[in-house]
Amino acid sequence: MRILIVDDEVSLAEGVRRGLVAEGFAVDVAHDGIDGLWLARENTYDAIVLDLMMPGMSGWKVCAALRDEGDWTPILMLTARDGDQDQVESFKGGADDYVTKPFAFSVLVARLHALIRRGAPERPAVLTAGDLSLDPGTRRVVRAEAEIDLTSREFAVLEYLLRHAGQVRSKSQVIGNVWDDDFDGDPNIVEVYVGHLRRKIDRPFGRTAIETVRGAGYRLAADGG
Amino acid sequence: MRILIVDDEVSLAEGVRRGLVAEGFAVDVAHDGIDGLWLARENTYDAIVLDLMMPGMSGWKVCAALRDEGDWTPILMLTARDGDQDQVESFKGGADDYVTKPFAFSVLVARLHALIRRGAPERPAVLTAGDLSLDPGTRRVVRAEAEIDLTSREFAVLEYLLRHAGQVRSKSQVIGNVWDDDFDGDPNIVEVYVGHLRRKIDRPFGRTAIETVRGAGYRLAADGG
DNA sequence: GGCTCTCTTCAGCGTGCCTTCAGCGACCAT
DNA sequence: ATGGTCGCTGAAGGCACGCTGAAGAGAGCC
Repeated sequence: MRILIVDDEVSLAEGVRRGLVAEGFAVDVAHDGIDGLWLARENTYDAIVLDLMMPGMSGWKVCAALRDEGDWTPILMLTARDGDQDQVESFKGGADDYVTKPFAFSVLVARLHALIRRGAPERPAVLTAGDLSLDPGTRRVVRAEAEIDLTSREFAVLEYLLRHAGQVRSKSQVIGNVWDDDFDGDPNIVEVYVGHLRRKIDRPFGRTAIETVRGAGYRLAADGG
Repeated sequence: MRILIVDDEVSLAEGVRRGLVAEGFAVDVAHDGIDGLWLARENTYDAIVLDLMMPGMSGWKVCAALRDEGDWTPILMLTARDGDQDQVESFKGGADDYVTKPFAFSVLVARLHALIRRGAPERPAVLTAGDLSLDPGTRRVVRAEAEIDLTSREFAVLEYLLRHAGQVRSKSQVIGNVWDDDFDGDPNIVEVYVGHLRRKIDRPFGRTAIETVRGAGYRLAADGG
């Protein structure tokens, strides 16, 4: 259960974070809209708690941007204002629920559980690149109609590269998004896993979907190699 | 778009009815829980607006009764009380949203639209996967024409996996959807129950409906293994 | 009280995944 | 050509993860 909190009130965000961690959620925090949007794009969350009023980029804009990009992660809006108009606007903008500050923590948790139970309206899209496809929901990888068996770490690396198909991703970017934040090992681990992936998804099919960009990182060909 | 309103405050119910009709909804009204439950059973609505405090049969009981019968029409709870505890209880009882009186009419409409857009979670009468079938109504599980005896917890776990057949569900997801929200025990409990289920629904039939996806969770094969 | 049944916890065990490491090869600049 | 850097690969140890049997706690029933 992974939650993203985006709120510019640092102390409030921190309080909520602690509470949710105690409830068993894995929680990321951002303190402005830009960071929040970036985190939401880079990672996959079960729900996003979004403050409406923030300097720079408002929660409303973050929500609209995500929906525009086809990201339908459940979003719970949070605001200090109690204006009814805000609520209406939030729902029109694609938010799934709404809580006004101040709120009881138990209410937030209950609503989050309801949102997550309900799940994202739209199934996470199947990621594809040419004849290579990966389905995060069923955790299946298929190339040329053959199902490929991957370990969870291999799957996570491939998923990350597929989400950024055509772009070069450095080893530290891969580690930052696939491994725990506190991973502090040899970046060579990425080379090892790229090797495993190539042996499973490329070599048997005579393809080269994962290209090495020396000195920069790896790129998964958008057409699947 | 068909809506059922259940509220014992006649004038308020009537006001809401007129407003929703003006918004293009088809609206039925009941003034107590008994009638409301009866209407909900007889007809199919896109959403139900339910007052929490009613003489005779409370909204909470109506909601629980419908959910018990497998009716998962989106329910919006309405109450004069502003107690946080009410909200928490409502969500646990299976309500999908909550509005406190007094409320702005535009807020009610916005939340109804959000609820309907989301739609009722699909709850088919009988869940099947290959020759394995589970009926939430009669609480019976059958495989290859043999009836299988499950405890209630085993039943709940199998039901959850069956509702997401083909998809991988993590242990925390299973716990979040099958155990009480305040369950705070060892996630190993899921392993134990999967073990029980395998012994009852798989092993005697030489099948493997429940697959382990190491590091991710479990997946019930859509074809029943 | 004694019995049964279910739920939950716990510890032991085996598998196989993760990670590290060293050696080798490829590529680049001098 | 040659040294240096970067990336690839196979091997191997440790250990995390999942499975299982056993047993205690609690509820319901006789």
